[in-house]
Amino acid sequence: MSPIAKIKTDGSTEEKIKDAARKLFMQKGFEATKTRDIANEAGINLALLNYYFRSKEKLFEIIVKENMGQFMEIISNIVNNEKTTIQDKVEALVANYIDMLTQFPDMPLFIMNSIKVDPERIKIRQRFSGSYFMKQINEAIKAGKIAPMNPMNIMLNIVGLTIFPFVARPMFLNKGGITIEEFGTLMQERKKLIPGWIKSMLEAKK
Amino acid sequence: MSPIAKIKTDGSTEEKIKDAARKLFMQKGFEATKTRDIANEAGINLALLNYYFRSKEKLFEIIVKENMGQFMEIISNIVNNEKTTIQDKVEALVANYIDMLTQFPDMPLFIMNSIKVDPERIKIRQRFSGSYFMKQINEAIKAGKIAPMNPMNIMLNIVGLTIFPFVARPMFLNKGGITIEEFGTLMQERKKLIPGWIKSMLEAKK
DNA sequence: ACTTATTTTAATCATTTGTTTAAAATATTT
DNA sequence: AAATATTTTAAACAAATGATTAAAATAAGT
Repeated sequence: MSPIAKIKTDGSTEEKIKDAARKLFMQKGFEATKTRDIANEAGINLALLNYYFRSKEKLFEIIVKENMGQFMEIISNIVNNEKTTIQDKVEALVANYIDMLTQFPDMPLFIMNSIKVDPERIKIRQRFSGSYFMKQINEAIKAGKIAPMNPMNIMLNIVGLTIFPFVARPMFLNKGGITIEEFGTLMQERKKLIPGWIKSMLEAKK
Repeated sequence: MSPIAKIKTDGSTEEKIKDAARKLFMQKGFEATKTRDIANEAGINLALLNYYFRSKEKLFEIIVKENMGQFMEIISNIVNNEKTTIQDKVEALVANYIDMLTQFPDMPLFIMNSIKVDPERIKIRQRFSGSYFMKQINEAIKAGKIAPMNPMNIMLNIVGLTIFPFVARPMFLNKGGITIEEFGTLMQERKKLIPGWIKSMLEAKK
C-alpha cells in the first residue's frame, strides 16, 4: 500500500479537517480553497479549523509537508539502496511513482505550485544529487558504460517521463479525450516502457 | 522572435492592464492575483480594469486565450508541415518550445493549472492526434521503421522531456540549487539531446 | 457528584476584494 | 469655441473571507 494511504483517518475532528483540507487544497490550490469549504467538506464548525490549526496558512503547511514527505520517502529509499543496479533503481522509481500518482493524480501539480510559491519548501534535487544512485551513474560514465552527459539530464528524464503525463492529465480527460480508465492503462503501459527508454538513452553514444 | 513577443505593447491603458495581468496571473495564478495588484503593476486606476474588461474573470480569459494561442500556433505549423520528416518535426518542436519557454518559463504551469480549472478551455491533444505528424508516425509503424507503440506515448515523451524541466524549474533555482544561467545552459543542451533520445526510443525494438 | 478541562457552537468582527458610481479631466467633433 | 464623447479618478458599496469571542455542550479528573 502506498505510504500516503497509511495516514491515519480515524474519526477525530483533527483528522476530518486535515482530510478535507488535503482534498480541497490539492484540487483547487491554496487561494481558491476557502476555510468555509474545508469546514463544510469536513462537516465541522468553522471555528474548529482555527481551534486546531491556528490558521489556514498553518493547516496548509502541514498538508504540504506531509505530501512532500511521501514523495521524499519513496525517492530516498530507492535511490540510496546500495544493493540494486542503476536499471533496478530506474524501474523501482518509475513503478513507485506511477502507482502513487495513479492514486493521487493531483499531487504533482499541487507540489509544483507549492514549490513555486515557496521554493525553500523542498529540495528534491538534493536527494538525487547526493545519492548513491548518482554515485553509480558517475562511475558508469567514467567506466564508459553509459554515454557521458550531465547527470541532471538523467534525473530530469526519469522524472519527466514519469510525472509529466499526470501534470498534463487534465488535458487528456476532457470531452473528446480519453477516459480515466484508458489513461490508467496507458500509465501502466508506460511503467514497463519508460525503463527501456531510459536504458536506450543511457546507451546512445551520440 | 517568439510569436508571444509580438503582442503589441503600445502605451495604451488597455495594453498596460493586459501586460500587468499577464505577468501576475502567470506568476501567481488567478485567485492569488488581486485586481488591485494588477492596477498597481499597470500604474492605472483600479476602476479602469472594469471599464476596459468588465471583470477580472473576462480579463483572465483573454490572457489565457492569448497564451494558448501561442502554444497552439507553434504546434500546428510544425506538426502539419507535409514537407518535413518525423525527425525534422521533433527537432523543430523541441527547439521552438525550449526557446519559447526560456522566455516565458512560467507558462507551462500556468496553462496546466488553467486547463485543470476549466478543462474545456483547450484541446492541445487534438492538434497532435489529427495531424500530419501522427499520420507519418502510424505509417512508419506499419512499415516497421519504428517500434510499434501507442502514438500517444511519442507525443507524451516529446512534450514531457521538453516541458517538464520548466514545470520543475522552481525546484532547481532555490538556494543550494543551480543558477538561472546554468538552467538556461542545461536547456540549450537538451535542445540538442532530446531529438536524439526520441530517435533511440522510436528505434528501440524491445 | 462536583469541579475542571476540553471541545463545539453561533454570532460577530475587521479586512479584503471585486465592482460600481458619479463627478472631474481630457480628447474629439462640429 | 461650444458641445459631445471618451477616459480617468476618488470614493464607496456589498459580499466574501479569515479569524475571534463568549457561551454552551461534552468529557475527564478527583
